[in-house]
Amino acid sequence: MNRKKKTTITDIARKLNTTPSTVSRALADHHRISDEMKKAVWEMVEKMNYQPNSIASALRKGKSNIIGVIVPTSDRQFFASFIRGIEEIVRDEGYHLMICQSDDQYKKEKSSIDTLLNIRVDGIIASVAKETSDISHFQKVKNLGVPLVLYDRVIESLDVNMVISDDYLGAYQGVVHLIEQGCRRIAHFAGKQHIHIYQNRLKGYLQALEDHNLDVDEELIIESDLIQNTYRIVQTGYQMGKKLMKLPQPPDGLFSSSDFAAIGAIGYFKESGIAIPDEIALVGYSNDFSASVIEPGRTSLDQHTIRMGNLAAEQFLKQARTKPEKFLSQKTLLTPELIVRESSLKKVAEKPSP
Amino acid sequence: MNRKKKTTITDIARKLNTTPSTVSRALADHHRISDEMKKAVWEMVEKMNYQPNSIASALRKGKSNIIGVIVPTSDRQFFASFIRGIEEIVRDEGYHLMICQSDDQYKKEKSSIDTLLNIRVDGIIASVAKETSDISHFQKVKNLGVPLVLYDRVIESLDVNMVISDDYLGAYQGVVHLIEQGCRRIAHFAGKQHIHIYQNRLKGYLQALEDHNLDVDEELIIESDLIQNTYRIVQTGYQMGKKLMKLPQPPDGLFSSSDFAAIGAIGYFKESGIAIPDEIALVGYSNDFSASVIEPGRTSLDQHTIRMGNLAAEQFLKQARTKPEKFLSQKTLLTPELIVRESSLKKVAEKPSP
DNA sequence: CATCCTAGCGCAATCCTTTGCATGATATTC
DNA sequence: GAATATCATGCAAAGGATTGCGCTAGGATG
Repeated sequence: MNRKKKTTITDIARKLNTTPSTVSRALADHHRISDEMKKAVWEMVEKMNYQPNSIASALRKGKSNIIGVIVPTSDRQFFASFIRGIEEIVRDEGYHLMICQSDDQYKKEKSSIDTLLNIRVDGIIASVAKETSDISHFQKVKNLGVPLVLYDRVIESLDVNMVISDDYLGAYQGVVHLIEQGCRRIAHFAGKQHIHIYQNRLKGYLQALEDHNLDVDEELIIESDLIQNTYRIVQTGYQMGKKLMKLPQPPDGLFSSSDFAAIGAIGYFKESGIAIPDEIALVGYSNDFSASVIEPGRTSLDQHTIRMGNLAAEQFLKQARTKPEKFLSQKTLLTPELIVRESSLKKVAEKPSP
Repeated sequence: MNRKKKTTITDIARKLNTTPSTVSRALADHHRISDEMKKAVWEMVEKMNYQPNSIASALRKGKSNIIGVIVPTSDRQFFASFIRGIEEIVRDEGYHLMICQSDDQYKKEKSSIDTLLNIRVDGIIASVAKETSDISHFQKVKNLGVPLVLYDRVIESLDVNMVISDDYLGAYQGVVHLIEQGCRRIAHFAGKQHIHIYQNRLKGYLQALEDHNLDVDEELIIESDLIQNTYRIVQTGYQMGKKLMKLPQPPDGLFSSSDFAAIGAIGYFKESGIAIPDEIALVGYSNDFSASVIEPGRTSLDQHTIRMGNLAAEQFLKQARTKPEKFLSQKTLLTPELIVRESSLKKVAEKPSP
């Protein structure tokens, strides 16, 4: 309809018989501008319904007030709350978020970074796609001096800010819990080992066994792709659960690196009349919403994703305020919290030993 | 570290002994530029690692290639796949998404719109916050001539593009299905009635009953806030389920406007030994992921959210390509699909096949 | 041979804000 | 009362890409 020309500070200046510079300074609350002038400007701003053109501002200042966030996929609760965590922190600082999905594809990740760089974002917060092995695009961000924070799936070799969940410790806690519940043959659904988080979870699992003098049985460790369509992971979990229970010596405990694989396994156990947790106790990972509503309630590791977002945002802010030459990268480890539910709570464990 | 100055087209022009205009046109593949020149420019672009400054471009062209998307909250699968649906379409057109969360608060919604307008987005795709009653901010977008597409929770009175799910029909289908399964006293978990989608679902419910000569019992219709923290909705569902079954004449069917409320109710039914679907058959809404993994599998209405995103994006593109004076708003209704699972499939109701 | 056309490119203005420096007017100091 | 400080504002140049218009050289046309 009436695609009006938007009012600019020049328009305002004209009306007030002054110059754009003064208006600009008045709006920025510059100390060298008189209170009357400021008042007059603000009145005119209201009257003419002025909306600052942040594009022009960004061009001049060389800063867009936008933070680029790259998520592998926003389908997971994890990323949704992580983003929320970032927003909580940066909103008051006047930053806004531009969210890109890499869909775990290297190509999309690279092109997202290019786009973000093109619009001159003030920083990038990213989790690395599962496909990615060439990291030159991240290197480029760093070389350009654009603040970069990696989270969750990171590249250890890159000297940048990182905020990650302590997957090793999480896994360790989960497995120790199973051991304390009386499990002696604990299986593990592992993720692809070129991804750090899954590597660390496996390590935590192994360490927990070792610390309790339990043997490691390779048969009980099943590796699969835990980063893909949720429904497929559930199916895979079902199959893996089946495979485990068909073993000559089936396990009595299961630590799954994915909540969704755990769901699949639970599905199989229930279907086959295998009692949870009595015949097999189970711990998942991520504390997905479903953990509390699927029976039996699923013990899982909460990663405090909102807090993770908070921290990532804070690291960004810190770096943005630091001169590049003074900057030191920082790695924050968040401890996951074991949320115990019925899937791992053996009633027998309450009995005093005879 | 080495925060290099980025190369500009002026730099390239200098190297090639030409002018920025020529470089600009060469990059845009302008027909008045010779092929040799284009080639030379592209080579130099590679060599000097030129990255276009989209800020400057946006300022000059008055177009940012960014679409603003406002979601009430990204915690729900709904919005995640909706966003994916938009991206699928606009990615190839060179558009990018800026996602803002209103958290269902009027204030945040209004401020998000202001921000988006400030960065001169090329269009806005939004779902209205549950709190919103004053719609002047949307009116403003429209008056400014910025393409606006409303989805899911829309404002019917506004003459803008809309893409919505046919909630009336969805509810109707769900309830008819319950009737066909033999239910005669069907309860309904309704959402707050000032929100269109819940109003329409209630209407669909009522119409289905009427069309099958079933009486409406006010006691069986419970209204509650279905837009809030997921865990709370589940709890509310539990309580409402309990309330229903304590009735002198409890229902034999339940149509819930929310999948999560349905989960809560299922929780209560299972706990109390009420058989699903035999004593009470149940249909939810949204076909959330959990529908397929919580037992019993939950019959629900799939809203085809990715497709909804596709359509919203297409409507935006169409409007963006149309002159404002030629533009006619369009309302697209998507038919939800009933996904039948065990929660409503009474064994007795063996279907007579043709 | 004069005129017209066209391909290929340059000039300079434009988009709107921001900001270093200059200016003029008071106010303060010695 | 002259010199300096302070205040409030103006001037003009960025910032990088785009674009209408103008210019030139060469070929085509009559």
